[in-house]
Amino acid sequence: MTQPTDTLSIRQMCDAFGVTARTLRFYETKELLFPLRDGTRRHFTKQDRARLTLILRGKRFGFSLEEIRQLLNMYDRGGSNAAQLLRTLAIGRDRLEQMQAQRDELGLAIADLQTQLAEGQRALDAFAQAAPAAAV
Amino acid sequence: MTQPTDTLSIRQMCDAFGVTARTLRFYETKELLFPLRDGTRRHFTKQDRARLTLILRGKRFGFSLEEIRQLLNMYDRGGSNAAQLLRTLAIGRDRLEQMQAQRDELGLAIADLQTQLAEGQRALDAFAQAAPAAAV
DNA sequence: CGTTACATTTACGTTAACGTAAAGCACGCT
DNA sequence: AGCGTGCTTTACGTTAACGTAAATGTAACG
Repeated sequence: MTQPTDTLSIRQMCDAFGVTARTLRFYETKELLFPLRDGTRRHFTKQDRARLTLILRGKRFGFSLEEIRQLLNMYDRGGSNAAQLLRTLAIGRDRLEQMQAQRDELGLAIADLQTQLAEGQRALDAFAQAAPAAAV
Repeated sequence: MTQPTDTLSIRQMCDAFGVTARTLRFYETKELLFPLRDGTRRHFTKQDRARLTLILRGKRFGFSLEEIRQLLNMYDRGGSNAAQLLRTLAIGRDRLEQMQAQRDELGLAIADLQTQLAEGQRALDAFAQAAPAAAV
């Protein structure tokens, strides 16, 4: 019978997810989380935990908090609604394209930088050739 | 004999490099550029143009302006100095590693997102299967 | 009752790379 | 003189996602 209350204190949340208390409070002001209150104390429910999981995943995907908020709203207001799901998918695909474009650009920049480094190395080699290291 | 002065006005620089005047002035305050002065007017020399080229390239590589400044300083203070070149190469290699790590992470995030999208699509398909589109 | 531990709210601070507005020279044309 | 154009400096504004400090509350421990 494990269900003492099934809510976590702010500190427990921090430990469980590796975020700071400031972050959790900040997310609450941004309407990303809606912990229950016992007087002034926050109690994070299972739902909050699920949302936070999605939030952190979204961040890994490079979504902004505002985008994540909208996605979460769509998600639990009409999770079973096909139209909503379709829109969610569209947003996700857009983000995917952006990420792929970004990765491609990064690939180009990496190639360029490698070229530059190779040139630098070549110059260094030539220098060493012309002026061999003096024995100290 | 083309050498009327061989310097560009701020506007000409903007047009030539696709940056704003604000950016050029900003770079000057950051000691990245050192245009000559005719009274108060700026005159960008060939050297400034060369530096700006390097600055923009550095930005493409993801270097911060401060990093770029240091690299430029090393570059024209001891372009022929092997020790300096070595340090420059080391910095470049560090940045390269960062970029590669970033690209790898991006690759992972992309793969994850693709998985999520595929799942979403699957759910949508199942939904369509269960509730075929009503003719309107 | 004093201290310790953990919580709360409020609100200013941080960072990078400029944007943008305000106000004013200096020059050339009419 | 007046006007338009281009340039100048100064300085506050912007954005995201929190960090950090200050002042306060409250509950349990000893």
